[in-house]
Amino acid sequence: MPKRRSAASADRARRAAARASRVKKSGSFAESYLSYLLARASHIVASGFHAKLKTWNLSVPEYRVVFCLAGADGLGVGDLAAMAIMTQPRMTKVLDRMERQGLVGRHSDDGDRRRVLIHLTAAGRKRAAPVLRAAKAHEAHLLAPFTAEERAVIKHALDLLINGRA
Amino acid sequence: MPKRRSAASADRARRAAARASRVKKSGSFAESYLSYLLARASHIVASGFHAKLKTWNLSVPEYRVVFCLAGADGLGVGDLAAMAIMTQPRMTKVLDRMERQGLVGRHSDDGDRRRVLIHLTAAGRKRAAPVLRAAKAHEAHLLAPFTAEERAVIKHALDLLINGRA
DNA sequence: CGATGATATATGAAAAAGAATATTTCGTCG
DNA sequence: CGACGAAATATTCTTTTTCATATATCATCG
Repeated sequence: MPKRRSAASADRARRAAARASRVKKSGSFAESYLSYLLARASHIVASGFHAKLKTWNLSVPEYRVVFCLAGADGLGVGDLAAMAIMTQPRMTKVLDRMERQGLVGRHSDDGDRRRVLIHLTAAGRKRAAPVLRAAKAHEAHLLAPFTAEERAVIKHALDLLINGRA
Repeated sequence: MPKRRSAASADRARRAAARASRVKKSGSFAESYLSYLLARASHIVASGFHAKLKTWNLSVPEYRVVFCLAGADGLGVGDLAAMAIMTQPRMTKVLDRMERQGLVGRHSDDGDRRRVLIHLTAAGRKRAAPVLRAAKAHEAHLLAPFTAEERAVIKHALDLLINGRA
């Protein structure tokens, strides 16, 4: 086996390739499944940004809350849970933690006193601002490699999956 | 307000619509983000099947393991974790539970004794068989409403997102 | 009005996941 | 050969999540 200057990094690459190959072997099987491809795509697209969230001391569920409230402040707990794709009890507890941090506030809905409306506090909006900017930048970064046509294909595909062909 | 026979179910529908509307209000915001759309699509596509998993007494991570091993038996723990989109320590614990249930076995890799190769036991394969058939059926069910062209669009979009435009 | 069933949120105990790190084996280089 | 850094898996401690259910309010109907 020839020794090269960068034997170590070459080896690292070889090992990564070996893992990719082992994973790939089943690729033809798993990758034919829509659920799997979507999970993989979702993970790839989100993981980069999720990694950056710790910079702002936000957990992923906390980010989701902030993200949802940024577009629709004053949602109820259940609505927020549905929008953030989590269960209601989990959302209640995420909100407990965020309330302790002073990021969100709870309001009783006057029209229906069972409902609890959630809003970002001033501190919450302040913490959210840079994160939301980063999210926008991440979005741009993700789409950068694609042509307008490709972007349209992607959006159309997701629209089909989410809203059906209606 | 007119009273009808199905006032109750009409009301239920009205409430669901109200929630959808509250959620929708922010739609124009959140739904412009690729990460969000992918997460939503992934959830929609997977949740139906995930709900059925309890029929077979399998958790979602257990299903993922079974699914991956079905296509590539004898993967290492790390490879399996990467393929199943979870961290290695989590995979180790999922495998602990599955080993206790007799679904999988651990083998030392003779070539590299750090690695632990995972394979389905006979019992595991038996438990897996109907689940994998159901997964296949679910896949067909998901794709049924779409034309061949639409399916191609979806696959192409996901391929772009996962493998880039290489 | 008052009972009854439904809906919205919260709670509590048990299970699972996360983060950091330990342990074992490898590969390389002196 | 032997030390040293890297890689694969396991473990430990803490936090989060899940599952089932409790509580409070609402809507309907007798």
